[in-house]
Amino acid sequence: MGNGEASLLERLRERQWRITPQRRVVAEVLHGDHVHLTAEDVFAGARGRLPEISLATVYNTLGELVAMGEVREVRAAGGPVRYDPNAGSSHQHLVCTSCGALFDVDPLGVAGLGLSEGDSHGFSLVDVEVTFRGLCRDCAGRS
Amino acid sequence: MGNGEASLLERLRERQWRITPQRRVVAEVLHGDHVHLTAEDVFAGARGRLPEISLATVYNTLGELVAMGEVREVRAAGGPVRYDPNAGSSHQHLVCTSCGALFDVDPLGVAGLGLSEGDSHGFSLVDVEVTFRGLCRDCAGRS
DNA sequence: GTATATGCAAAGCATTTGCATTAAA
DNA sequence: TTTAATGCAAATGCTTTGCATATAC
Repeated sequence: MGNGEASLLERLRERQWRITPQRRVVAEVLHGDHVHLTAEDVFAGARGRLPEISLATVYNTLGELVAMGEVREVRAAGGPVRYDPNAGSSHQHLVCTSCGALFDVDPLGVAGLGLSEGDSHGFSLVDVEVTFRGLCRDCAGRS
Repeated sequence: MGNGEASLLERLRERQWRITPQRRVVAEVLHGDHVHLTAEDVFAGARGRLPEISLATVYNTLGELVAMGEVREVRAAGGPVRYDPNAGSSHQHLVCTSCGALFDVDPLGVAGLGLSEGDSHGFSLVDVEVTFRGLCRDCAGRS
């Protein structure tokens, strides 16, 4: 995993972000690879370290982390949003359309948009979706 | 567009789906390419043709169409789910992270996962996300 | 000292559901 | 005739917000 790179918390300090106990524990809970936690998960983890933290603060903090690009939202299936702290690395996901199970898959097997044996995690694939994100002409102009 | 292919409504008849006036108008509203309507949009369009249709029925119908694979859900940004009736063709989307504007982009420009000039619609791209969908081992077993 | 984050509780919105009624096949 | 879809309205679940209080810098 990302040893040798700055942790999320370190990156937040570099950004001169005001570090409160609440923000620190949220960043700590989000640490690691292959992390796809719901807000409720983060709340539970954060509470273990700081019992007085509120769910609203967790939501606020997650929203800010997403806005500053340190954390990514993953919206799969019908469930709640998952938060993925790997802002720099792979963003290829493997989602079960039935139970919502979610895996990272690292190297994009571009051969026919298939997946390598090792990355398929036993899934029977149904389709692939590619989403390009950015700012449209109007929004880029407005910034 | 899909001239020469069966319309959504025709495909539903082939599936021997019980065709009610409500289901028919929902299918009619969803007809076409580059269609990404919210449930509320579909409701508005359906009401124009059948004023007594209810929002609950629109949601139920959309959910069934998704479950049978005739319509795809597109969950971009924070807004409501969009429904895309092009179950067979391109599933590459271009989403504005600021205003939620959504375009189809047809051929996947795999060169460095960039987009061709013609497909970029003036966006300044930030990233690309690839999602593989299917059934995990457990769910595939259970079916 | 001051600007900003927090907690609480209430509001918001999209979506789902229970159940009696209605209608397709 | 029978099985399944509809409409209504209430409930649900996730997420956001207003505002007074507390706190990092």
